[in-house]
Amino acid sequence: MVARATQQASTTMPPLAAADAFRVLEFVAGNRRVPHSLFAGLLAALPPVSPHTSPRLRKAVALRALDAALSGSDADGSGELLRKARDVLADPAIAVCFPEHLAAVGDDVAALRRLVDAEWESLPPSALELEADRIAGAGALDTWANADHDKRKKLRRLVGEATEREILGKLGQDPSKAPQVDEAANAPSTSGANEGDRAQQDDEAHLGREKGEANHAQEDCARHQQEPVERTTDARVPEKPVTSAAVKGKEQATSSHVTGQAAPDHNKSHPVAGSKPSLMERKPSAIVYQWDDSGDSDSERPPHQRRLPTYERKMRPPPAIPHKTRKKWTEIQERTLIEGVAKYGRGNWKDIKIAYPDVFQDRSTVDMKDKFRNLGRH
DNA sequence: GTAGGGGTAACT
DNA sequence: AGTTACCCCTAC
Repeated sequence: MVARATQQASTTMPPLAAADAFRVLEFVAGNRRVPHSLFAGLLAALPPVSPHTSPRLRKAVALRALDAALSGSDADGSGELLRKARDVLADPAIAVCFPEHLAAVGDDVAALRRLVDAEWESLPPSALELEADRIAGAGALDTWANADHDKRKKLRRLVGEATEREILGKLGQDPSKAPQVDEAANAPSTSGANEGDRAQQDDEAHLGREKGEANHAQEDCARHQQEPVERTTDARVPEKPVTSAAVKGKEQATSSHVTGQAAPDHNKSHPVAGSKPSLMERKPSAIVYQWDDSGDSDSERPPHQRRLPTYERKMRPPPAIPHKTRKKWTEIQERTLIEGVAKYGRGNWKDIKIAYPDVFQDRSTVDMKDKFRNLGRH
């Protein structure tokens, strides 16, 4: 049992690939509220990535070096800060990020700080955020409209079914593109559906509150990086500066709740341990660490006087996971499936699917295999 | 990628 | 209660 759960955990959470490490680093590096020490720790902990692959990462690293150089006080007028800043800027790898600064700054530390502030504000969005935007934000309609069934299945895993319904609902004029959505929206209310709706409302109300907090906490921090996503998706994307999906206790580390699917006697109607959770939905065991921003905003302070925020540990209740909608096989689909088997042979589900893309657009090869099995049983 | 056993829940 | 669609797991 323990061995099985451990194996599952290891397959569920494989070591970070370099590409993923890069995405994490690139995202975190550009958040000025993440302390340099924390970023340095992350840099050390993750697989090595080249900072030269991303203007955002390169620039964020340079800005962090400048922040560090400018972090002291200039009260004594010794020019110490300026010298340190010039040392940093003397590094060709850093200078190349903002060549105009060398000439523009002169001896004015305050002007340099303003320029650094402006550079932080104008950092481009991270690849992670762009990708989130593509699958659940401003670019979602385009992405989903062009996705086949398998692709949508993967996208569903990422955004969750509630967001999927929302996106497909917006696409919704074409019933062949979003058939489940219409059905889900028009379905008569059963007790189960009411249950799900209520849970979902609770979750969304909760998310609404969280979003308010998040916006407050991040008022002056990379606003342009969040807005395109939140505008269109109601908070299915990262809205916190730092999130840690920490495992709460040793017993849970080896229990089925970690993966949410290993319990042999699991009940799929359960809001937590039911169908496979979306990667963007919060795990039951997730803990959120949020910057404590309860004091006065320090956005007006000069950067070197800004206080590094303290951590506040926050727990969230597990989210509701909506049920999947089912779609009856049409007679055409059944006939085409039989024809496909006659033509390509039983078991060549992939070929059959490719041969009749329109018919099997919303059927996976496993669906087809199961369906044919069911056809043969009756 | 697929087979097949086994399971759940929506639907009839 | 029976059927159907879909899912999970393991083995190959």
